[in-house]
Amino acid sequence: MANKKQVENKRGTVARKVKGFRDIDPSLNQLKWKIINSAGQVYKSYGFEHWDTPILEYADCLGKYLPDDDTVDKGVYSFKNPEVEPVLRADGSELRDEDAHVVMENQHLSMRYDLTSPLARRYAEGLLEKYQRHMLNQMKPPLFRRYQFGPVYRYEIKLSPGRFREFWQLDFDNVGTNDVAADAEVCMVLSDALEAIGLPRKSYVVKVNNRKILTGYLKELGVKDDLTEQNIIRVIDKMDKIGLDKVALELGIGRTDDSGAEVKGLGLDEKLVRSVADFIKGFSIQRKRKEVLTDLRKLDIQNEIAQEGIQEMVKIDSILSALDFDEERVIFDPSLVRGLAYYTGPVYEVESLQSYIDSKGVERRIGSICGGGRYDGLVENLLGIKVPATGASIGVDRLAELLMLTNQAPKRKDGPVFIAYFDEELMPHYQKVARDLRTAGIETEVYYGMDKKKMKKQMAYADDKNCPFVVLIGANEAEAGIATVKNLKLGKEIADKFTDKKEWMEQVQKEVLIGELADYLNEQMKG
RNA sequence: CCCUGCGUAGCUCAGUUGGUUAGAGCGCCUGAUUGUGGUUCAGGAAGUCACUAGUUCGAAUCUAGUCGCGGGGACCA
Repeated sequence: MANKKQVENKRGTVARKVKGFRDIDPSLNQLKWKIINSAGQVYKSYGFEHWDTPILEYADCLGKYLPDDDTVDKGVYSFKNPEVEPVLRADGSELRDEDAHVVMENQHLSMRYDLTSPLARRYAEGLLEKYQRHMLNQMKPPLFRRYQFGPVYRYEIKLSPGRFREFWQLDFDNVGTNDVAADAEVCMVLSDALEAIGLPRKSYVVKVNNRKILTGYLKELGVKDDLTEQNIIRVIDKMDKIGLDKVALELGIGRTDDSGAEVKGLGLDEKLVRSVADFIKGFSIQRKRKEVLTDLRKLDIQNEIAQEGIQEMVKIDSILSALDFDEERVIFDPSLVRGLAYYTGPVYEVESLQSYIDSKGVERRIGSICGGGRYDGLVENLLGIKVPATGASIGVDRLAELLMLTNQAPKRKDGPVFIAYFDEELMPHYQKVARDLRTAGIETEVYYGMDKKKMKKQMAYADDKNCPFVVLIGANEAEAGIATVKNLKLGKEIADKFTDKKEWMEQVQKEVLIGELADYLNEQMKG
């Protein structure tokens, strides 16, 4: 038996990326930042301000319960803080043992799994900095509107394409408002942001619903406990994926999936299942918002919560309609529920209506690219008070993928102007030329590779980097105070028209006076 | 975690019912090119056939296990 030590000795270090994480190259970065900048600009125009929060938070502040031992719990990356810190009580004071010593502990830290829970922490902490704790019960919590983007982390057990363990979200939220007008605004912001990013009208649709309607309806049907309600919502959330029939089976007796897997059902009684299925079915065809509202009223749900939900939808519609946000952009879909437990009112989701052909020739859809909703219980376990909040999030990586798959990504950006190296003595001259070009606003690079002697290598490097121009200055040019400028871009375009190399080179090269180089390049790059 | 398929050069893949020395295209490297990317031409490097064990005279090919990857499902704050 090979002992542990022998195996241990064979261990080596290999450059490798952590599974589910990825390196982002310049072209993907270009696309990603275009999304962030365009949407951020829209968020800002509505008055949301840019905040950042740390990637690490105390596990309890994120609202997740402490993991057992040091293992990753429920999809969150958590570990013990190497630093020992005082344990606190709910009122913020230090916990002490019988000897009046402060209890110290290595507390659990988590990597943020979304941007909403750090928002709750920031909001709560902001209030505690400003107000005394006992004031919080008496005051109306202040309004706070922020946008934020950055990476979030989830320990996905099964990785599928487009699903990563590190991915970027782009959120905007209102904390401290119960006004449904803010929810209507969320829909408008989402729509405006997506169009600013470049999605054409009708290529996406913002879907809106109100959790209150379904939960009220379920209460009327006799669903009493929250857990059952939560389960029903979870199953209905699969609607898009598996369809009405299978949803009905999962609500009832369960089903066997095509893959052979057994999916156990909730075991609800048949009558209840039928009522729920009918409810969803009644709204499965997309129509005018006003028609949906009429249908909802026809159901004649007596439950107060449901009534309230419908009233809120009426208000949302009236605002959207007044601003000409019609069904091309925002629709009502009472079967939309969103899986997350914490939503309490209006929920939104943006569905991309575009499809693409995958490598196997199968037509596929990206589906949901944004999500959000109203969550009134968010800071409750941090402050002990309810603060109503509403907001939404764009999945940056999902959207970037959508743009690439549907060929809407911007063309690859040109690289810098490239100054080729000929002669060691001319290095100061190259630097001077490069500096002058940069001053004139031209991105410029001097070659420092280790195979400087080989012009071919230099050209290949410039070509690989998508450089538009190469500036060639040898001893002859330097003496004459000129530079040979080679147009790589043009060279590529007309390459197939020439078989003779000399002729082709004459077309793409030009001698320019050093003093006129910057102007010449700027002129050329304009077109 | 459950079901299922796959693993042959850097990449995409051929490889006959198990049979001697494992192939192609692309890419890469060198040269024609005397200071210059495309095209063309000539040449070159590169694989323990994922790993381990078994069946067999003989295994890339068959069997089992392990690892890795893909597809479907369950879970998902």
